[in-house]
Amino acid sequence: MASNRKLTRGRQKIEMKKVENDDDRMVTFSKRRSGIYKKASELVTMCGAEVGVVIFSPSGKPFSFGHPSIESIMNKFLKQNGAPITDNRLQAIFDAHCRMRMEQQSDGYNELLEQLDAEKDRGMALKRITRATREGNPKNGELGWWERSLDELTLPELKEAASAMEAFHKDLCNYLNHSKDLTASMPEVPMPSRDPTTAEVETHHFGRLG
Amino acid sequence: MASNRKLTRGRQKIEMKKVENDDDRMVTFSKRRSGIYKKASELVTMCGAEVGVVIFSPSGKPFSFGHPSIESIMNKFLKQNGAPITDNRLQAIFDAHCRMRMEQQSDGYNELLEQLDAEKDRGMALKRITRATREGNPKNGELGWWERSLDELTLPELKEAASAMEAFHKDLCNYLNHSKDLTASMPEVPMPSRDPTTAEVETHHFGRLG
DNA sequence: AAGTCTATCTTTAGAAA
DNA sequence: CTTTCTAAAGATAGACT
Repeated sequence: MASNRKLTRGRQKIEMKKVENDDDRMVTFSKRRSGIYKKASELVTMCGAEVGVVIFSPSGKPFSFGHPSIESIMNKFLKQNGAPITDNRLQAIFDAHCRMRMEQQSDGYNELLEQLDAEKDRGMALKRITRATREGNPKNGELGWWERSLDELTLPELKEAASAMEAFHKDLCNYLNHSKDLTASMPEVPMPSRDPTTAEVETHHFGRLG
Repeated sequence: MASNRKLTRGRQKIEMKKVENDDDRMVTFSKRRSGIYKKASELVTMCGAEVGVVIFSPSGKPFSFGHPSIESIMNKFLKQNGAPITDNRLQAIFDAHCRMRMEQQSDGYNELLEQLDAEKDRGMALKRITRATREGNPKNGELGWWERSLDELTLPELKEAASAMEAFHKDLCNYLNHSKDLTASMPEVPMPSRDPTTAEVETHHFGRLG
């Protein structure tokens, strides 16, 4: 063959410094972010570790990967590192319950992908891994995490908890209903927690890849 | 040299599955954990991203990497994802609500009132508290203490709180009912609550929100 | 922003310390 | 649990879609 010209230059060695070109930097960010997710999921699979990764792009957009979920990882970590002394066990459980709930809101699609065996595709692998050991609603007769936590409370404590919660909820509803008039006249308050411009936030611990 | 035997077998291809051998798994964990840290720091350097990584080893030991710091990353992330109850304002209110309820039940209620009646400030406050809570809503146009506290929360926050509480209560009841069999064999325990309507714990239908 | 392709650079399995 | 060594597996820069 006269034409021995190589098709590509192959992977080039690069300096470890900031990529100055904007486009290149974005491409590098995307590729390496996926790379890290893959490494993280492999650590989960091979070692049975729990891993959470949070990344803010240069533009401030948040990305995350987590197994079993980024929330549970963060909870566990925050609890171990200088917990604000939550002597109230129920409160801790309820708090975690709220986070779990939040995490499951964006979770509706999960029912569709149950078992994916082909390991060829990176996306598929990630989906399977992140989904496999999800905590949350027990589907096979196993106890959910919060049930295991509740096991540590006595029956009277639990009944009291349920009762207290019911009462508080009632008061809460009362309050909401009675302040309807006031709030109705106010301009609709946007959810303080969600910025519309960044509403579409990639969350890889739910398994979506693209 | 007759012996061209290679010094090592080099990197071997491996299946992506749990490493069963305990020693190998620990080694793999160590190596790959540092690998992920390196990738993370490179993403920081090359792209100016902020990255946080939290890893729990198979034995439960926590590891983390973060730039600028794991704490700042977590704070930023939790803030953006609208912590529903993460902020402890509601927790404090609910906590106080529970304590108050307990005091009423144990008949220390009246004692407490008398006791605090002597104290100028908090005496009156507590009277209003208990009255407002017991009666559901204030009759003299005055806001109950908990309502004033709730005023500091936004409407969406409150609705989310109420919703979360309802869900948790439902789970709680489910759990209690489901574990009836187990608890049946235990000596009967008296209900801490004197309210007959809450003695039988069953999935209770909450009132709808306005 | 994300996928494809290839040549080449980087990571790491296995063994050992 | 961490690290070292070697050679092969795996990730990815650059160009293009």
